[in-house]
Amino acid sequence: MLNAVVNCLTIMSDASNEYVVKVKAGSEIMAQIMADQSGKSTDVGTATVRQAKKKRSKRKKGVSVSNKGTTGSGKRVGIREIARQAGVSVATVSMVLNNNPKITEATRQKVNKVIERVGYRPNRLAQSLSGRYTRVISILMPTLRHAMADPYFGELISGICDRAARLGHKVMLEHAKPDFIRERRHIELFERRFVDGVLCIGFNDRHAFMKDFVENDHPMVVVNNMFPQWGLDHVVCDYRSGAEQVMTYLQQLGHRKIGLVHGAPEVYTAREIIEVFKRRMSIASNEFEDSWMADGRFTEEHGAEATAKLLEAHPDMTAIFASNDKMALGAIHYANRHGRSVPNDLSIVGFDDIQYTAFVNPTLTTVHLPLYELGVLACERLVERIRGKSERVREVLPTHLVLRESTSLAASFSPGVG
Amino acid sequence: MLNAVVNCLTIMSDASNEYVVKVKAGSEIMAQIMADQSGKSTDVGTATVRQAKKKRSKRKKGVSVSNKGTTGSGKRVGIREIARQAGVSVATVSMVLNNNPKITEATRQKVNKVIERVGYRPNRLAQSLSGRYTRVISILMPTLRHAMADPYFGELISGICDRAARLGHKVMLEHAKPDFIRERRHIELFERRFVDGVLCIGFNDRHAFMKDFVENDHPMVVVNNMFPQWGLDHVVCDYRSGAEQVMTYLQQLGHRKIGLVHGAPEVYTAREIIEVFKRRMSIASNEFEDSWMADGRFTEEHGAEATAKLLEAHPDMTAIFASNDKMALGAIHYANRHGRSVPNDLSIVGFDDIQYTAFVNPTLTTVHLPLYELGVLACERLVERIRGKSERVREVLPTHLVLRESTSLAASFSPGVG
DNA sequence: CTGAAAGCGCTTACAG
DNA sequence: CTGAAAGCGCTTACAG
Repeated sequence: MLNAVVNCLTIMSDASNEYVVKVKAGSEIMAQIMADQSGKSTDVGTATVRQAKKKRSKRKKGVSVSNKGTTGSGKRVGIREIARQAGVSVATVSMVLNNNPKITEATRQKVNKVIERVGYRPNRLAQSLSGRYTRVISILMPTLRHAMADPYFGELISGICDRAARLGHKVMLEHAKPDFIRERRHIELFERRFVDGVLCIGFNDRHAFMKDFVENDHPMVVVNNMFPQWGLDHVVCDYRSGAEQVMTYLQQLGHRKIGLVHGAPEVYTAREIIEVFKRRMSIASNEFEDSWMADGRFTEEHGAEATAKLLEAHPDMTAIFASNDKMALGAIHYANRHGRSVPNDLSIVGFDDIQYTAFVNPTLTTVHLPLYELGVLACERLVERIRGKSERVREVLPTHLVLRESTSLAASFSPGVG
Repeated sequence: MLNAVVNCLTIMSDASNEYVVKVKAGSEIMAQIMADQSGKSTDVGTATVRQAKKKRSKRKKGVSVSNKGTTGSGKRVGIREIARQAGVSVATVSMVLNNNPKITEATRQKVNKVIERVGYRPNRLAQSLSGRYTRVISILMPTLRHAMADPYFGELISGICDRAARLGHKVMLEHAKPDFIRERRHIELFERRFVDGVLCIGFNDRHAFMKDFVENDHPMVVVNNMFPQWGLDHVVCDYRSGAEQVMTYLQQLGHRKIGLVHGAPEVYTAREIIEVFKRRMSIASNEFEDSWMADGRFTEEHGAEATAKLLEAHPDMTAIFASNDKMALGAIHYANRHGRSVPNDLSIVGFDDIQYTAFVNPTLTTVHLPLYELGVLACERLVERIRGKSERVREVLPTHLVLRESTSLAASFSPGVG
């Protein structure tokens, strides 16, 4: 047994490796889930389900009911029963419910008293079917690997959910897989009256389906990205300013040989960072070339790879600007494993200010994006659009640099020289 | 300007501090959001909204329409129009839609052809109002600070969303703030027909409102926790086995002086870990006492505090078992800042296997929880419940230890001694 | 196997 | 200011 442990340790000595001890073999449950995931879904016929539906007997109007929201037989109380008990018409009850100013205060109170006593709750399916709004919005995001587990999305979604609740809206979550789009389910969301509006997160220039929303005149707001080519509404963080701050800061620390690990360039904001970086580097030195940049595709893994590429091409590099925190972590991970101490040998700056970057080692210097606030704003603007506001939405929220431990003076830097 | 930079660096020298450079003052937008957040919501009266609703003229049945899902005037095609074009009754169309086996193959095809050509999509509000199901489930979670940004929740939610989509269900997100519960909105979800079922994540023994679901006979499944006292359905990871594996592994590495940073004890699974820890420690030594345990309340911050407490009480401690990854990160963070190198001076084990723990420094030895799979399973079981299955749900998914860099042989340990 | 009609529980012109 | 009635777009007994 001790041998086994020692073996583990041996294997661990290649620090970048990971050795998994499976103590318990996958149970049947797990096996089933795995099988389900690759196979096709169990076809539970709707017809079968329908048969389970309880018989509905024709109901006479105005049967008397008990007073706790349901009849003795479990039937829920409707607006008609409220009207009867309050001695008014259903129209009046409906108007009370909707705060229609035509209703007298006296009538309102009388009706509300009954509603309270009975514990009546309007059926929102009926409300929406008759009315104009579903009061539901949907968050649409790509199927990245377990995308929800990414704090970047999480912060945005938190902001959206909180504000939606405040505005009386429910939030649905939707993953835009390829077949989802092919079957035009994104439009179906509106056509079948699931939602009043959609918020798009995490898409890029290749996701042309987003045009469909404006073409069909459905409210949609892009969150933290922009698509000027398609004229889409958006709210976004100020990536340019953030990038400028990073470059200024690194250069003030004396760094001249700076590499960029950027996100996928089909994303507008990733291109903004690239542009700022190129311009600043070109100003600082006229020998700038593209080998100072590498695509880290927004993930830790590719961030580490991109770092490897940069360090190989430029062993004298003293700083890396990673355009999100995950790539920055990948960069630190790689540097640590290849004899570069951060920040002593290599300064690293991230972007996003994901919460846990304050707890990694070293803690990460990064650009704070107000993602929660952006989610709030997106939700706010979307609901305005739903309610008929017609101006195009284009809002930019400010960003700021957060200094932590992953950056320091360039090794070759002495204040006197500058 | 250089002075400013140097100042920053000075401030940074207290490594646990964080110095924020606000380059751009908050814009009006930000200010507004902040104000909104603390203030109460803008009351956009429903009545006002209603007035914007376009006039609905009484429609004669059977008006002829163009064939792209809408009439020339933009009105959507309904089941009646499909029936007319296919030369059948609306009942037949409805049955085709619901795969009712009573329908002839010939009729089915005839109707489907029209549906296809016209691009008809059934209005799901009408479907649900007439039918038994909304085909929506809700994920209910507490309002932890930006809870959605936590990968732990994210993994679960990913699994839930993916499986829900496969089962033809939509997923709604709900934050259970105190007033949400007080107003019984969790029950309202069912009463107003928002959802068919609810999945609860992140609650503890103090959240007695969860009883309301079973009392009102509404489908609800607890995800990754359990409440035997209330007889709630649950799916959960095997915390006991995970804890046993950690203890076995640490003891094999020669650790005897082990501390536990546990989660809030009002959580059942947190108590499971505590129990295993106590038992194993009592077996190993008869001088075990509670000062080897500290509450880290599931966060990095409190994990670091708990670590401080443990190290103060037991400077000779050689290993820490943190019962989630965030607290483990907090522990490493603290140790690094107080002259303890991980794993050389102090081994640290986490719990959860959040994705990024493979990229922190050092990478984290932890217990893998199949959270995504658990989400899938929870969704599956909930839908079965919705469809009438009556057996109580109690499922446990296996866990396993993942060895990485944050653990090593106890300093005092020599293989010959054991 | 199919059709005519009632019903789901609301909202909204329209007429008092 | 209020009531009677039509309508939202489906599903489902019920009768052929």
